[in-house]
Amino acid sequence: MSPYDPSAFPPFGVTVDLVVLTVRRHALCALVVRRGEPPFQGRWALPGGFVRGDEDLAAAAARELAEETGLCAHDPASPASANGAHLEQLATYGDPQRDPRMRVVSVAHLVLAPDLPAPKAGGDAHGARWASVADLLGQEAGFGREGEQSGPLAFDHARILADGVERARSKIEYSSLATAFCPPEFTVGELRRVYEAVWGVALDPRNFHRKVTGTPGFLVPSGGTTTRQGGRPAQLFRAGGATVLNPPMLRPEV
Amino acid sequence: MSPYDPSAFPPFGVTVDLVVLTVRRHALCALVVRRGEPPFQGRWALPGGFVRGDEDLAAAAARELAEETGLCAHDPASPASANGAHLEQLATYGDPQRDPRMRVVSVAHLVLAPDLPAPKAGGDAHGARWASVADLLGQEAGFGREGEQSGPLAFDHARILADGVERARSKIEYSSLATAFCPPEFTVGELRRVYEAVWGVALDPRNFHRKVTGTPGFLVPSGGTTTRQGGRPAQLFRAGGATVLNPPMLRPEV
DNA sequence: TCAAAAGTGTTTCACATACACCCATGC
DNA sequence: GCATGGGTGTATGTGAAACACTTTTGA
Repeated sequence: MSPYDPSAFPPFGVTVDLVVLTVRRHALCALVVRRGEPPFQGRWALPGGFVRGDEDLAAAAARELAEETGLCAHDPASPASANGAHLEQLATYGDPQRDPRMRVVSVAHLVLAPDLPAPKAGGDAHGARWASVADLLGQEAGFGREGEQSGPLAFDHARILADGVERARSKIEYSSLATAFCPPEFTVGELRRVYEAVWGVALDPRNFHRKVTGTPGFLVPSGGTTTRQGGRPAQLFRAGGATVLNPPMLRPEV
Repeated sequence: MSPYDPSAFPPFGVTVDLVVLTVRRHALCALVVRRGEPPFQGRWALPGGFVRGDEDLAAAAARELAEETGLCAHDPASPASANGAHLEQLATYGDPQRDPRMRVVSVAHLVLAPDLPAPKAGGDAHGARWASVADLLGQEAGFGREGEQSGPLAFDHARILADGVERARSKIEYSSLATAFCPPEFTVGELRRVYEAVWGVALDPRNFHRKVTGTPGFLVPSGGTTTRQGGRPAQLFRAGGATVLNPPMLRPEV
């Protein structure tokens, strides 16, 4: 048999799942939707859906993202669009048992977005919310967390989320992707709090400031300043053209 | 419509394609097979084939690898096996037009293997060979290359190969993966020539030696020495347990 | 004796860390 | 004034780059 005999393939469903990350109130959060039907009815899951027959994988991910959040994906391959979030392919999950009903291969994508008002529960989702990644992954042996209890994510979505978080944690080391978590204009302190939330560490504000302002192309001053609640007004910046950071930001030892 | 309604999905074929890299005669080489039938009949392509209905993606990749080369994959997730090459998922390619006959989504995998005798042309392949990556990607405005002319790779395999090469180039910076290109016992010089071939640069032998022998867990001496054609005998090493290199090997500026 | 490759020592410079210190605002 | 966060200066340590130098073999 030829490796590409088109008549001899088993039937596969192909979906995209989205790991949409943002930083809210000093915590790394992911977008989850409530499943309205079995299997895993009532459980939280990553947003996603089937790839259409004439649709590229990245296009399917961008469409699902728009349906869930109204965000326009800012695919590095295609030109930028307004209010663009960063979107990239993450990995593909194809365990034969991952969906109890049929064989489904899911191409997971990673989206990094600035803090958004509230997820609109339109589209397929019966409910959507931002949930703390620490809660979702149970890395926190609950010392009296308020907030909704999540329960484990549906399907293999905990694994997918963990992979997406790890990708985000490592990519902000050597790229300027952390700015994707910020609004168009932001201060050095806001950017530092992004790093602190994603990595879960505290960084020295002085050294961080020198580092990011000294890396050419990372940040460009936008001219304005912000008035803040107590404290000296901070300079506002926009993301510069640089995409790769050399030398990288160093994540402190664990 | 539910995002997981199992009856509403369009038909997809799912394949795995393999970027199998090795270092031969100081050059980074990839395994390619000759296509025996249309489309792209007679052209070179990456080895690959359909995923079976009950098969995990990594298992399908390992099976194709064994069929083409006799190598046993050494999946980090599963226990090691003899003569193990490194295997990891690379990326997934799903452009609706990438296969002219039907909708095929290909989950590409990356394999790093030590220098092997010669590819066995068994399995599906009508012919198989190691080809220089520089030739395959046409990064070399041919100054009288002998050797077989390749022509462009079939499908979008040039893109997949380029992505795999870039992955390998960056991963050997911060991991001990370069040892996957070496036989079980090797010298520091051999390891250095791996880095030089993959990166296409020259490295200082003195600093390289200090760096790799000084990184704990990267190399462990196996006791023996090699006699070489002219030159002082070199100490033999095996790969140590470390998988991540800290601090990383630094790739010289381009 | 010479070529070739292995391995060591030393200098210099870039950069990360730590922390003292000043600046500009609200209360 | 004082708390709060923004921003600068400076010492110290680690490690990469460059390169002189020694070691050990084959021819």
